[in-house]
Amino acid sequence: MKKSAVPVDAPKPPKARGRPRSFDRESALAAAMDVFWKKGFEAASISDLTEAMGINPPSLYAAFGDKEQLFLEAMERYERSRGDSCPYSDEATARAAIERLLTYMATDLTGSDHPRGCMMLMAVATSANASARLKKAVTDKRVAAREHLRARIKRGIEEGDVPRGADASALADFYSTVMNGMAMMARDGVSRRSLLATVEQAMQLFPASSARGKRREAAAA
Amino acid sequence: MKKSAVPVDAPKPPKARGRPRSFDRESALAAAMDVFWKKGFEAASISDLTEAMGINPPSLYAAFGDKEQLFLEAMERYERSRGDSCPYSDEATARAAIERLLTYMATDLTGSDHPRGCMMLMAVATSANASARLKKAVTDKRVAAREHLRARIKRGIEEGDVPRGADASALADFYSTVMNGMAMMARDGVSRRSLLATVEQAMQLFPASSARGKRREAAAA
DNA sequence: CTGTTTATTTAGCGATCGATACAGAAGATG
DNA sequence: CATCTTCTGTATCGATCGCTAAATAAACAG
Repeated sequence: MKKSAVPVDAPKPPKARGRPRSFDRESALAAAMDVFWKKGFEAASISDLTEAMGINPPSLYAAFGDKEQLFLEAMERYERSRGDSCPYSDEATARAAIERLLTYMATDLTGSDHPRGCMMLMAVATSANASARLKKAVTDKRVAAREHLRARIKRGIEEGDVPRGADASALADFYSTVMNGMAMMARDGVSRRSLLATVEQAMQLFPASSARGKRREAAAA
Repeated sequence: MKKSAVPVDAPKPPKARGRPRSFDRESALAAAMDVFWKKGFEAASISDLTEAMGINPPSLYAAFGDKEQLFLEAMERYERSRGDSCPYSDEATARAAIERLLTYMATDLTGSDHPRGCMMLMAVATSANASARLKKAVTDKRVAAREHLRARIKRGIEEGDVPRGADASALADFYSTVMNGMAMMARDGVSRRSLLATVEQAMQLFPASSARGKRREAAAA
């Protein structure tokens, strides 16, 4: 049931008809992502975007559809790059995974090679007048992140590195809250060191796996 | 060096010349606050505001100056109402004060008689294109709130209800982070119960005042 | 070469933004 | 009453918003 009798299905046959694009789509998307990251969705104007991307409006619309689709692509790229940079589910225990995730966020949120804070969090506040589709996409991403956290903790309970009595949902909510709060603090200009101190405090709350005496060994530090 | 020889300086001589204002300034400001609360600064248009306030643009500009000054007044009103509703510094101990503050926020952020989330937090994200003056005003308010928290904890250390070894700044940062995060969670639609559960978890981290054995009595709950 | 296809530039569309000019209305003052 | 002062409604202003029509440019196929 192939489309043709002749085996012309090359693995990469981009025949490239018409005038080729004069800009790199990926780097243009990266530039757009930075603008959305810094300003949010609505406050980022087409002029802001085209200037940062180095192209003119018609090229933007031809390559990305419209502002909303461009934002959705930028959001996907943002999430993917964050997830790739921090494969926290690879950690052996739920506690290690969460600590790694929080530590990564504390450093990334205060990184100097990109805007401060979290792009998704900016998007929540700056999509009040956006379409329902976009708002739903943003909310879904955030809910999925919380659910992913919860699933990792639940896995820890099943695998035995988290006490059986632990409340995976409540813990996921708590650490999600801390991560959201850290993103706001970073936006306010709070230092990386302060964020890391907050991570350390938050991790003291993670239920100890072994005997009761082990809990909070860092209390005297 | 009084301005006149005759003692006409009455305590309240609002002689009210000209046509009186046909709307109540306070309730109009309250309506504007709700719009800013829901949409943020930039996404709230003058039409949004005038419609909610029940007035026309010239009345808005005559009574409040411009959009930015109106927002600043709305922000003052917001902070004042929140502070009046929760005089957390009245509590005897720093721990009780913080627990009261967090509990109040968990309920208020999910209140049904106003928009979800925190107006100040919306403002941070939606003032990217606003004037430097407005951005500074918002940041100053948020920094002041953290400093107020820190001062209360420090007072607790001095008064003996918080252990001498406690780090007031780190604790203030942590609970500020939790509050910011709760505001985002509320915006996402998380339930009041979940927020209160987060508060309960966060309070377990507060340093115990008395002997070492007292810490985390709620661990078995 | 002549066509076809796609991307680019220029220029500007209708809508909305924040903010105002203007004239009339509603009060106090005389 | 007339006059002054301030507010209100109408009807915009110039600027910017997201977006696009039209002409031109750069690649292909024949």
